Amino acid sequence: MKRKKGIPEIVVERLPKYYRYFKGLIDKKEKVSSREVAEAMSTSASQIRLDLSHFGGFGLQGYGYNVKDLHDKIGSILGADRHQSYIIIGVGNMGVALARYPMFDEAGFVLDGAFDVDPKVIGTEIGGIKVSDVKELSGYVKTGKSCVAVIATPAEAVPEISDILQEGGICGIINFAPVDIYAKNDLPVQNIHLADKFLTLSYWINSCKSC
Amino acid sequence: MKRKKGIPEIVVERLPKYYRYFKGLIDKKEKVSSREVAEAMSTSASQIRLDLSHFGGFGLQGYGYNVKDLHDKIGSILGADRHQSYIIIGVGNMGVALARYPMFDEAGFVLDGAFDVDPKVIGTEIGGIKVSDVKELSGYVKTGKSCVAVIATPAEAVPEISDILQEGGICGIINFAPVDIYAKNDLPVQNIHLADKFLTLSYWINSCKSC
DNA sequence: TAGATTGTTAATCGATTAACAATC
DNA sequence: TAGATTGTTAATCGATTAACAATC
Repeated sequence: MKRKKGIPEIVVERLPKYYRYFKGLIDKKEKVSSREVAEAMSTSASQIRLDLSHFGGFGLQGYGYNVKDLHDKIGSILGADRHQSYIIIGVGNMGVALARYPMFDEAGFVLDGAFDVDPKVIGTEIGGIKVSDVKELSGYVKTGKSCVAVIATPAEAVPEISDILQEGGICGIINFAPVDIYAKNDLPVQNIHLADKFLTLSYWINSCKSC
Repeated sequence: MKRKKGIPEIVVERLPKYYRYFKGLIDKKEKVSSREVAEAMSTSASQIRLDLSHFGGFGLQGYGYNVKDLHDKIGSILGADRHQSYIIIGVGNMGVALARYPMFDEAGFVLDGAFDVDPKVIGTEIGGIKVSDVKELSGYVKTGKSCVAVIATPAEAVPEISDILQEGGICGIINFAPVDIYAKNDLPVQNIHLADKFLTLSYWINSCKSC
């Protein structure tokens, strides 16, 4: 998932964290220095300044950064200030939770469709959206109404779903199934493997007495 | 979250991915070479070999790696082969989905408690576990019955919950609330911010025509 | 044995940190 | 003006890749 000017992927991945931090600061402070930001996020002031400088000069020498201004600018860079329509494929426990997760609204994501294979689920409503048969997925995607697809199906379903989405011309995929999707044509994909996080934690915990 | 010998954190974070890959391969192949693994995961054979060599010589020159053997060894390193008791704090949409997420079972995590503030939720059952009042959390944690706590509360509740957990002597925290927890005393913490992943994707999507 | 493939060391690449001139 | 703090370049650090001797 590399592209766009010379901005390192790792810097882009830190932007949402900055965005969250500045959002929480808007009502509390007018300005912040890179040193203050660094302290709050356990990192270095150099990193804050270098990261932000990739997108232009947001600060002012001798003053720091204006909180509201920076929040808005990062939001705009991330595209949090515009609406993006998305669909959910797989309306199980995780799919339902994701459909109702309020944070996605705040990021500008609006649910427009939901798909499942289970006849018992098809036709029910989730987040104000009626669940469709996954057979209709291909047709829907080709209409271009939604730009992001969230996959919350079992692992087995992923290859087929992934093909349908890519052929249909989706603009981005967030995959919660425990299989990695390596997309063609530089299509942006976020593979989120929750069980992996548990296992990593399990490794670090090995030395804990009470476990 | 740095500790344990000289193994880089970034290497540990890749282990669960290897573990997943080898698990899927057990029934299909007896051996693999680092080159094959690298191809399947879009990385380099050097990285596979160097990563694995941190934990000892798992391979055999001229042969490669035995799939079953490697799977078991990585599982053991990660602690996936033993049971770890965990609790969930915050039984909302996300908490419920996590309690039912089958992948956690596979990683050896067993739910032993659930806590919430909402009187309507307290007393109900989730994953075979009765939801307790969060007031009882402190007392429960101090019994040492569970080693991991999963936080799925709103952001506001996090500082207090986090303090209770750390004082009570929990061994690890997985935090799904949209605030970072920086724990004291090297306590392992996984901060998982789903909305951040959406925002990062949103950035990469900016150039997509149909959005 | 000859071919294959590991484990490991050295070379390269990229990311983080330190330093400081520019300037508000 | 003097003090503060940015933006940026240079120095350091760490991670990835390449190369190859060891050996199955």
